[in-house]
Amino acid sequence: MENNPSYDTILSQIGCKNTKSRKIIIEVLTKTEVPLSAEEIFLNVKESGSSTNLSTVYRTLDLLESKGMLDKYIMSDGRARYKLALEGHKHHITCINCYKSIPINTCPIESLEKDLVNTTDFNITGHKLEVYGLCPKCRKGE
Amino acid sequence: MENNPSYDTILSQIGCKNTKSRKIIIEVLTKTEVPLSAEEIFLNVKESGSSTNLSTVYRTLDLLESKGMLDKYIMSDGRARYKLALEGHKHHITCINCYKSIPINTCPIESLEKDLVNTTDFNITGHKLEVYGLCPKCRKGE
DNA sequence: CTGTCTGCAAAACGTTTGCATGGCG
DNA sequence: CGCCATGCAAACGTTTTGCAGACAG
Repeated sequence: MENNPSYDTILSQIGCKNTKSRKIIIEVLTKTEVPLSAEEIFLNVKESGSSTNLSTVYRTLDLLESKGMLDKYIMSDGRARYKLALEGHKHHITCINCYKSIPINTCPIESLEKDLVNTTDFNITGHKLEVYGLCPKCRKGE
Repeated sequence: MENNPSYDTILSQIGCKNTKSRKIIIEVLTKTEVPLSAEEIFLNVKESGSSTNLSTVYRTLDLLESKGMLDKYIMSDGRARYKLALEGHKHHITCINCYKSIPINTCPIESLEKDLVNTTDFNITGHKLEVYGLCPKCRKGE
């Protein structure tokens, strides 16, 4: 793994120590379009020649999520998958077969929320939108 | 529990045996507006004076879900909650404190899906939209 | 009577935690 | 040097499974 200075910057910005594990985990996350499970991240780190521990992966993911750097998605199988939270990419369309996910730029809920405040009297704190489907590659494979 | 004939009908319609456990579980589900976890369903059944087994609850829920009678929501804590799938109620706004959830009648995604087919080349199979907030009661309580 | 369903107990699963050690700043 | 982060192993809570017996049709 290259010693990408931006990872250091990110980590110090959020007030955390710059450890080897954290840098590799962030690197793995930057290199994928697919939201990865904790175990997949763990395996990717191993394949890249480094070593880490699954607990460390979980702890790092919790850390990054708490800092808002990471989006955590709980998939229909109950497992969590993680993807770096890049600016403005709030929603995704995700392949139900290979988990490849690409961002949706428009958010159709914002306008809906205003209606909901009036009709339901809920104090809306957030929303989750996920669209599922088969990506071109997986559609051909079956 | 009353011997509501509609439960029998439902069960025979989907080609399953009409057992006591299944009827009570369905009854519990019909009597709640809040999506329940498996354990909560199990406890509700017990409170209603009947006995059942947590495995049976899970198996019944799987059955009902596979027949499309039940919607399964995986909450942010990773636990699943279940709610009867009544006609047309596809999306909900859910209280993050008490889990009370009420249906949203409009589905803003349908129009979005057409765009997505063109822009992403995914074969869209479904979507999930959940809006979270604090219900009036829980908002006052804090 | 036959095949499905249930209860029980144990396993499996992803995830979390306690504790002693290691290493960043 | 002090404290934060790590590795390990064991615990955790939810869900699943195998099996023998019970029950609906």
